Amino acid sequence: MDAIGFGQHNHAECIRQGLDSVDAQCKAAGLKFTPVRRRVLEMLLAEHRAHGAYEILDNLRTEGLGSQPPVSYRALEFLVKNGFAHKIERLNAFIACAHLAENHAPVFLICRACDSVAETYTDLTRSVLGRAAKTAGFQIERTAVEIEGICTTCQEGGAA
Amino acid sequence: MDAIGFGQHNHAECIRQGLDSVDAQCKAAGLKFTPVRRRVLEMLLAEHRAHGAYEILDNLRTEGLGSQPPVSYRALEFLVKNGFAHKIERLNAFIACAHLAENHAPVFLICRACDSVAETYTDLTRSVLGRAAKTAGFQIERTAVEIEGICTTCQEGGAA
DNA sequence: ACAGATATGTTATGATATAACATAACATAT
DNA sequence: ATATGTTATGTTATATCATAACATATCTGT
Repeated sequence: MDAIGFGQHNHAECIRQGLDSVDAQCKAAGLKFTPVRRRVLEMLLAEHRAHGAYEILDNLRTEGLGSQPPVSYRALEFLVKNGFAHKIERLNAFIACAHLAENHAPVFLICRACDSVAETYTDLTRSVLGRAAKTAGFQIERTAVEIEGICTTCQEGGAA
Repeated sequence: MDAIGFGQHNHAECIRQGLDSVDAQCKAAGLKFTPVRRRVLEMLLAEHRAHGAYEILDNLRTEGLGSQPPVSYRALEFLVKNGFAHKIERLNAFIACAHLAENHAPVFLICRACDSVAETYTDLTRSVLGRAAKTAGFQIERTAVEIEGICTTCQEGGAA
């Protein structure tokens, strides 16, 4: 019933795998995957859409895991910094990384009708972007590529 | 002394041309290029960096052109909607369009050291992005491509 | 047990953005 | 010229997003 990249999948499995993968990566890198951080990632994994920091915070609050904005922002910062989540600048909101373990320049497809967000990626060095930057002598550190429009499902549904 | 795409140029000329071009485009399209809108675009054209809505507002206020947030947000919305300016999502700030008159999918190179922003563009239908979206059946309406890093000048200056 | 580093709790505030409603200016049809 | 609809502006209030600063706790290695 849920959308991943606007397609079907076994979602419980998807959450479990995500958490396991991050667990392992943290262990390997000596990072602390604390309860709050884990729970925030779990919330993000639960749906393929972007979650606002205050929405996350509301959930944490009801669970007794934190009550003030810095709690969610810190957890999100940890997840983003280590590549386990991304910030969607267009929405001021966050989403679990859909390509854990791969080093990538993420590309987001944001559906303005159903709010789902699909993540794909590009190889910067090959792309138009990489070439544009190289031409300008620009040293790339981070990229945000966000495409807004209507997903297949919503086109069919006539939500355009 | 100023940077356009991190290069040199005659800046007064650049502002004048920008205003003239938008003047003409508005006339042609039956849009009202009112004093506030004109002044806001002029501010954006004055430097090749992103300007916050409240920074714009502060200037408008000293000039008696407006005093409340909606004033600057509305002018900026007009400019963005009609392609005369762009919003840099990463910075929650606005910049004059550097490719007026051309229909384009803008790409921004944001220098985190000197805050200058260069605008280049890509042909969506040919790019990796366009192909990725097409594969997913996604109908593109808007794109935000923002690359953050260090510009040539700052690399030379050792600000990396 | 201690010292240093990292994580969490909390208060307060800063920064960005918009809803909602009132008024004014402009276009144009009669 | 005046009525009408439309677009733009003025203004208040508030929503939303984000972080500085400082106190406390926990974890790690010695």
